[in-house]
Amino acid sequence: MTGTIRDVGIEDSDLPGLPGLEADRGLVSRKSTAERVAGVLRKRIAEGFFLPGGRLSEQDIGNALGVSRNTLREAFRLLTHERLLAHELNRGVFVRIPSVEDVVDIYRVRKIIECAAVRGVTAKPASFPRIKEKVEIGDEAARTGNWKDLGTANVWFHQELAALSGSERVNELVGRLTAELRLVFHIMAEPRRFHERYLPRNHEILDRVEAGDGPGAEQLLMKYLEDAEEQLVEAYADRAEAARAAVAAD
Amino acid sequence: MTGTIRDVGIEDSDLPGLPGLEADRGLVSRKSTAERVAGVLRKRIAEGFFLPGGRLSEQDIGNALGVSRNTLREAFRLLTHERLLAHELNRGVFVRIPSVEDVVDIYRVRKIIECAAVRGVTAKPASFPRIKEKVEIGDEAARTGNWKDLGTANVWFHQELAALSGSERVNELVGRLTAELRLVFHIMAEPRRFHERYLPRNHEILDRVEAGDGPGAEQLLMKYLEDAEEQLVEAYADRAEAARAAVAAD
DNA sequence: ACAGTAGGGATTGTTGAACAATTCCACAAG
DNA sequence: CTTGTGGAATTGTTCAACAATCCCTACTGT
Repeated sequence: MTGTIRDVGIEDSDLPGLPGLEADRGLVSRKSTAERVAGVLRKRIAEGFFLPGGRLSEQDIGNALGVSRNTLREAFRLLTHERLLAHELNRGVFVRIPSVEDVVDIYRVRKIIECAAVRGVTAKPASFPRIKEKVEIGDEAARTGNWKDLGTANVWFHQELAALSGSERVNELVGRLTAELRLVFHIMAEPRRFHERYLPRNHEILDRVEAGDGPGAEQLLMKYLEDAEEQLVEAYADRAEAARAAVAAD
Repeated sequence: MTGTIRDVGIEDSDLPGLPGLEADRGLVSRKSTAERVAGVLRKRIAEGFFLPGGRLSEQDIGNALGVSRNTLREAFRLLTHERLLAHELNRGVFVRIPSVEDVVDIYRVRKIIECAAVRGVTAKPASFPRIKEKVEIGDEAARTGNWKDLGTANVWFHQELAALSGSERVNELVGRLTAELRLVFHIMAEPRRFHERYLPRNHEILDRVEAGDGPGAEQLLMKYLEDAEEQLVEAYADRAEAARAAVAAD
């Protein structure tokens, strides 16, 4: 049921004497086959095994995973609802190709959500190890030239920023937005140059946050997102059409 | 699909001679049975035909609607994903009973989303007929004592405020949040007193918005939401438990 | 009286097959 | 080059069957 990649902490139960026990709830509540299948497909899509525009055949995938068509279709519904797949009646499901308008809208929401999250940081200096960790992972990835990890670290960094809002629904939302963005990056050729130049800004934002300067961090983050969006839209504009054309000519 | 970002009146398609025809694409795309079933159930849940905590039997509803269990299960997945239903493995699906934490989280997100939307109103006076319409519908409903309509008008008012952000995803999100809130109101006994007292504030917010004073409107709206949340949480705290107990004793 | 437990019926989970509806593609006809 | 026109492939949907699980009842033993 959790579309989000990371869970955000342990909440105490209202029953005393069982501290942190419900953290194991995930182990107890088994998942239905459809949800597990959806999990597998979600991961495959995220890592680019299924490329945007590609069709997911019920027969093939059903056979490959050893589940029936009905069960598989339930999984498809889940992912369609998350905007990872596009369902066309009587034609099947396809890995979604986000339009440029989608990219613009995604960033519109990110600006609202992430900026609100960092703005809420109180005026007292504090340490945020989870965020710091993500920044450092990004640094390390850049130093070793591991561009794939750099991209994911950057995604995690922003998810942690959004998590400052302390809202389960916000976490889920940004999880979906970033999953959708991954589709965009799979269509673009070179994620390397894109993420690389934003590394110093991650540090700046982290500094502001740890200094307790919420509004200052917000200002930096807004500029960050505006720049990233502009750059991304420009590079993506014709790529999306090209991807669609490539599918049509397939 | 091929449109540009600007919403200029008439944009040229790549094929000349078909101006604005792709606007009818929505009419062409039929919906699958599962989606139509989900629509029916969604409406029934919203209007309280299926009460929170109630179980939705595959057999009964499948027979009543004349669809197979498989198709019905697809519809259930959709609604579960929207947090309207809760799916318990091997036990079936139930109309969700939002917890108090859910209410708090819903308002947390509403504050972020709606406030950001009105804050973005430019400093130039303008008229917003769609919002004004919803306010007036609320007035009329209160005058004629139609409390049910008053509640829905109030919901629409806030949806229109959120729509100021111009984001498809924000609209969808707010739609889901308000659908979830409807569950809350179904558990509470008296929606009348709750909505009634907020009518004057709707006018104040509308005035600020039409005056082009985004930040002013934001301030009012924030206070509005904080008050509503506090009042709702207080009244709801034990109601939710009572509802759960009632289901258990059923 | 009461905790534990062993059935048994009902409901969900999942599968496989079947058929209708629709799309897709190649090919022929104009 | 466009316009039918087949047939193959795929999806949409239903149905029947069985396994797994839950829920309730009645029985047991203390």
